[in-house]
Amino acid sequence: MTIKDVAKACGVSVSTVSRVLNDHPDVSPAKREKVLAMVKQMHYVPNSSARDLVKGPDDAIGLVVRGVGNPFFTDIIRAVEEACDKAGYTMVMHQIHSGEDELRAGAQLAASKRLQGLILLGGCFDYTPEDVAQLKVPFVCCSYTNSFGTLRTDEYASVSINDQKEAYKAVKMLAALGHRKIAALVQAVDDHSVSQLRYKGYCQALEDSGIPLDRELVQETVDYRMAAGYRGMEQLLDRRDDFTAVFVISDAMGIAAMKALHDRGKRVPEDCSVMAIDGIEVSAYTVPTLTTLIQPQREMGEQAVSILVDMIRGKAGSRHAQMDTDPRRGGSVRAI
Amino acid sequence: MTIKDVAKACGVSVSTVSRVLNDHPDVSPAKREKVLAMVKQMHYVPNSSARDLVKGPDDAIGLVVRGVGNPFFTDIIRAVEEACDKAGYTMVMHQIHSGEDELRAGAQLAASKRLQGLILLGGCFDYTPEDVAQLKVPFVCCSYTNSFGTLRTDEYASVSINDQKEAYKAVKMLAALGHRKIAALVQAVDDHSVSQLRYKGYCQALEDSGIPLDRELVQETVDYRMAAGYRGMEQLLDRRDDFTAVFVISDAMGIAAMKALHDRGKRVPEDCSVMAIDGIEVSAYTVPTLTTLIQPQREMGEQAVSILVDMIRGKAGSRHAQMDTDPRRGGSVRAI
DNA sequence: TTGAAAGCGCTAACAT
DNA sequence: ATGTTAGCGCTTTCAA
Repeated sequence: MTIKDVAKACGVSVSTVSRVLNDHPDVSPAKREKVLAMVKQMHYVPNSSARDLVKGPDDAIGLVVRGVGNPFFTDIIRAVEEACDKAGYTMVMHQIHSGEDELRAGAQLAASKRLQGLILLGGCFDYTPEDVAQLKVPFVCCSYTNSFGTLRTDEYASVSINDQKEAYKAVKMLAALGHRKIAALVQAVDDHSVSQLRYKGYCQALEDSGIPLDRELVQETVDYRMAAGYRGMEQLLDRRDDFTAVFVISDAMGIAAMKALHDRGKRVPEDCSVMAIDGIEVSAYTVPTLTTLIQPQREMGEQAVSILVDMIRGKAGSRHAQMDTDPRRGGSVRAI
Repeated sequence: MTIKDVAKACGVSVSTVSRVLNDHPDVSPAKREKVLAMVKQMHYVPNSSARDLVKGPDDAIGLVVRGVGNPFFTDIIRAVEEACDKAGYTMVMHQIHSGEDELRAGAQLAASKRLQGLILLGGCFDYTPEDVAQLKVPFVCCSYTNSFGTLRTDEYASVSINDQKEAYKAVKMLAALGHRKIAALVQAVDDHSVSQLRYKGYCQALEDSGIPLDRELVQETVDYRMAAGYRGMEQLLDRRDDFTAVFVISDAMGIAAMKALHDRGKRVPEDCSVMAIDGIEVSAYTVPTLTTLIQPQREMGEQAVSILVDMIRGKAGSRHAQMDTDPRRGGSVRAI
């Protein structure tokens, strides 16, 4: 069914129907009523392809997410959607998988749907100018920065925490509580991603605390899932059990680490403290509550939209919003 | 940039470019090469609106989800996407909010994007034939059935567990372990949704076990989130503390309930057993592990796609796949 | 093998 | 206030 059918059924022209549908003035109340009634009765819904085609560049922002299931993204996605709505934009979400190149995916999406801008969630940290050249629209990296790439800061925008600094804070906190044997559960020490940055913060905190780095206390995991965190903790315990605290690079893995410790007969925090970063909802409901540095997830989503919209409207150039974490004093860490 | 620009740059006609782009035969290798090269060089991406417009009904399936953040949906969404891919369809995901009418949203989506079919995740249980009439495409209810509506079974398709029966099993299990004072944490006893069904199973299990229903042991929550589960458990404990077990209608609320019990000085399972239904990833990592009935989430997603594709291709009519749960013997339940 | 041209359903500029 | 009509970018006949 098309707009023509509706027009015919109402005995008016297509433009009249179109006007009614688009809330244009200059339609007599009588016809407006009639059209509206007929639209409802016929269950007519405009073809969005045709509409988009003619409207040209419209008010859509793309959100490219690596893994919608990631609990850390949940609130960010919600916030982005709400902020887009409020700013008068439509959010188009596109999910990609671990292996996919988010820039290519974003470029495709942006070009194919004539998006005004892009928000990237869970992307890489090592873009080059050539990589971003394919993107013809403004974009914002959400929850990460280009720490390992060669982009000038004015060549992209971002919203994130300072991963290295926050990890440093977390580990320093453990050291301040008297811990000297502090293990680390990371995804990889050289993945050019959040894990590497947080690992660097860990190393530096140790150094500044006069604690020599003990590579055997650093455990890498196969991926970022809970199962991997659990397995990683087991491997760590197989190797050593003289550490009094473990710094975990994410809440999800932190929860799994607590479980592994428990299953191995170690009490948290009596035998081993667990300190994480992220602050997802469920880690507030574990026993004990996970001690962590909470990223302001909602605010990050809002900021990302705000920055992007400013860029789209030409109101401002790219910005980098650096957020602070909010420490959650859970029960998984104790003084020694 | 349009197909015209590419054609001009290559010195060929738009139809030639179109042919190359769509893998049509009848293009000389030389021109094909040239076009392909130019497309890459210019970063040309076809406008999907225009393409969809002319291609008409294409191979897209819509997934309408109430709350992508719901951890119970994570694996289902992943499975649906993968199954769609494998079957040669594109999945278009659309998120709706608590208040929204998923049928209207689905109808809009289907009509506007000319979808071939629809999968509804987290919908209502009380559709009428008029409600579904607006849907002009086949659809599958995933993780729920039309238990409170007036649809004939052949008027819709579904993939779900038997909520009432499974709840019955869960509560019976508690009774078999010697529990007589079994509380229930539900969302609402009359919400025409999963909560009501599971509550019914709870009631019936009590009855069959010769345990009188004690309305004061039934606690409703404001929503399905963890915070609500925590608060609900607190309210229950404020009122009574003579129950030895609690049946919780979802894993998420079960986790929160365990936390609330712990914070009130009750040990799980020594002082109170906690039994849930759903089986989300994180509840395997709580301490103690949540005892629950696991829904086969991945399989449910796959089944939904399989049923829908059969309907789309006219291979089969609507079906109802009833799945079984897989009990997880966690540590949150003990014999009395 | 190639190009010209007719739409797909819609909006908006232009007439009336 | 209403209708006519020219595209939006693409695919696909239909001719050549």
